[in-house]
Amino acid sequence: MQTNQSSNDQGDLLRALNEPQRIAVTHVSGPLLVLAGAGSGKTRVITHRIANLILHEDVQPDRILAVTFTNKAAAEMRERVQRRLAGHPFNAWIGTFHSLCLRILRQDGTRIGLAEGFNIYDGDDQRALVKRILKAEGVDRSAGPPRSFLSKISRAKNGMISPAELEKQSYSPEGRQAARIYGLYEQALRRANAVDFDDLLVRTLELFREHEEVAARYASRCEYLLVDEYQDTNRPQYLLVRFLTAAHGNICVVGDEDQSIYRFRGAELRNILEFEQDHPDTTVIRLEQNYRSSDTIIRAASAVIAKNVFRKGKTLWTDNDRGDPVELFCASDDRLEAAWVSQRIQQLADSMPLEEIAVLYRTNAQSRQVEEMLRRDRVPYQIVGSVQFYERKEIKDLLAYLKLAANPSDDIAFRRVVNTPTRGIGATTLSRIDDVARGLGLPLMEAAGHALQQGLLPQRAAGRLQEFLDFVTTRMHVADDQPVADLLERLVEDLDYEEYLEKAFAGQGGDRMENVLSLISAAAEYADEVGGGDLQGFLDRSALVAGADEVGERPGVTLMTIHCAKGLEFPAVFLLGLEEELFPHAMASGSDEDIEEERRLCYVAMTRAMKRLFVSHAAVRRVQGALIPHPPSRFLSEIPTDLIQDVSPVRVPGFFDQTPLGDSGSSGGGSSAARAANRRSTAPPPVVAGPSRASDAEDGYSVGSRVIHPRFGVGQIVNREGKEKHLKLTIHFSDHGQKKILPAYTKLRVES
DNA sequence: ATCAAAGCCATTTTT
DNA sequence: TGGCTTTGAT
Repeated sequence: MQTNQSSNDQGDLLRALNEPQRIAVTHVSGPLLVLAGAGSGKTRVITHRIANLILHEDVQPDRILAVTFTNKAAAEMRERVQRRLAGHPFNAWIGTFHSLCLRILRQDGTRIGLAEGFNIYDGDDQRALVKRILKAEGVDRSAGPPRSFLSKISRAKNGMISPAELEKQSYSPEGRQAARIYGLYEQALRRANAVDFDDLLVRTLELFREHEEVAARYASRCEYLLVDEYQDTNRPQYLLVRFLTAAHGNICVVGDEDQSIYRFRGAELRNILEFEQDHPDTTVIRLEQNYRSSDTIIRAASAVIAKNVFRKGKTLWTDNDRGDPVELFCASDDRLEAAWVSQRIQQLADSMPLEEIAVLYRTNAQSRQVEEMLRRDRVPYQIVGSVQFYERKEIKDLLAYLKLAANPSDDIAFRRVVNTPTRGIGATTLSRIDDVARGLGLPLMEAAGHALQQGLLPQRAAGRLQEFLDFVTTRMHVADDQPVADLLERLVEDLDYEEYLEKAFAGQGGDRMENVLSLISAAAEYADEVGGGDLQGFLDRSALVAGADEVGERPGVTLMTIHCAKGLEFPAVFLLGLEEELFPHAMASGSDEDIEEERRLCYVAMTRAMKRLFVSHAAVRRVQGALIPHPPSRFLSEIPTDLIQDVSPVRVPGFFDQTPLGDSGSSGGGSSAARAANRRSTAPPPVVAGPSRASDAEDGYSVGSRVIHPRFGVGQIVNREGKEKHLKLTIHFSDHGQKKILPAYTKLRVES
């Protein structure tokens, strides 16, 4: 081993850190709470800490478990630690709570009655299941949408309340009904040999509770536990952590109570606020120096969050320059607000690439106006997080075939594909199969076989159904011997799926087909990555992967909700719709806790900005069709006025071109941008594109050039085959050897 | 089986 | 207002 590597010197590892960071990194045993303010170098601390344990404390890498909230964060962490270790073997467990639990359940789930090959139901599947139950139970739609039942179910599950207990606690007929649906839902999941996302956590807890030796085994494997984004953990996650660390107390949690924005999903701020009470000898470290934003932005954001009561309190500060004031635009309506954004972005585009600009908003509905304006002005943009890749119908359809092959008890998958593409198995046939299934307590797949044998179906339908069963059965037999990508390719071919897409989605069949190809590429890439890879593994990954991984990987301005922006940073940020009823949202203004979460959301949004922050509100906004006047958000008035420059056009009856309202620090010229935004017809020539990149050899992937892969890091292209969508590159990575990569799916950056 | 009309509902959603 | 889902008619 190379001992002269600088990374093996602890001094070097610590050099680039400030004092509190250093303490956090070198802390070894016992509970550690790191309160990491926005932009305070949190990830750096975590990765250095892991490296320090391995390099200087002789901890075996496989005794370290690091839990993050997203796959993306996990991948980034792994990569950064690996780089730090410079060749030192590294096989620590890094993943999300859900992936960790899935792994445990795949290993030991049979002990709590999970059959092998269980499937994972996503939100879509859950909804379909609840819908079936409601229908079967004859529950009227007035009882509420499936979603509301699901949220009750999820809340109960996360509180670890069984259907029976929920029933006991319910004093209203509606409550008892919900409890009954919950019970049936659980039953259906078990029959389908499926788990939902909540189950991954809760059933792992069940496993730990009922089988102490299993819990002990995993706990002993995890001598050092590190949890990122601790402020957003829920009750089951909290308990899992306890199970894993109770014996040794080597737990390090990192988080920021001011950035907790998932209370509505069960996150318990309490977990971080009361960590010290839970662990009496906790070392608490505050990371308060911000390296990301200008002084003005930090002051503005700090002033807002200071209004919250439920917090431990941190004082964020920065050495960075004062920077520009926060620019404020008060639009007369939402259209004008969007016009201003587009206009202002075009001005900014002279001095920065569009990729460095983000537009953030509270609700998805707000994106439309902005999109329209950007399209009109030909400003390239990308929307993050609206319809995620794995939620698209074509993707779900194909995966459902594979899921059904992997687990024939999966009735939701069965229903999804039995007549997709249409093969003449209609409602009548289905309900007959359903009758058999209920009568004999069988999964639909088996019930269908039974119905055929018993000759319960008319000839024509029977023929079609037999074909379908044979089709799926064939997949079951070949599933283990074929690479997943081939399996998918055959599937698409045998189904004439492309033809079906064309017919079903007139006009946009091509786009859909592209997604299908991406899925195949994903399967190929998966196989490459894990060296082979079975169907189950691929399905697992597909179930747990999120679409938010795509941020910033396409050209243009990025549009997204504030929730999606968490953890990201942009040189310039637009924060729209700072209006009462919208932000804070009317539906989140019931309690102080609600308002505080909205304020945290505002804080998260503001602290995404590095150099420039733009905020706006509209006096009148179209909400659900009607024009509604909105007063400015209370959050706006919480920003000190001396940090704000108001560039709004003033619209006093009888006057034009008044001096802007906000005086301090603003010059009268500030409103010119706003006025320009008003002159829609004479808008300046459209921005054509971001930084020109297309001028390189066609796609930029020439043999010999260096590229950056999101997972494998820097590599050199050694060969290329195919073209366009099917372009396949052979890339040599120093840490991972040679890989075949399909750029159509993987977002490669060409290193310049 | 397919399409059009009508009805319904509308925060946020790392997994 | 618009988008999605369900319903009803062919």
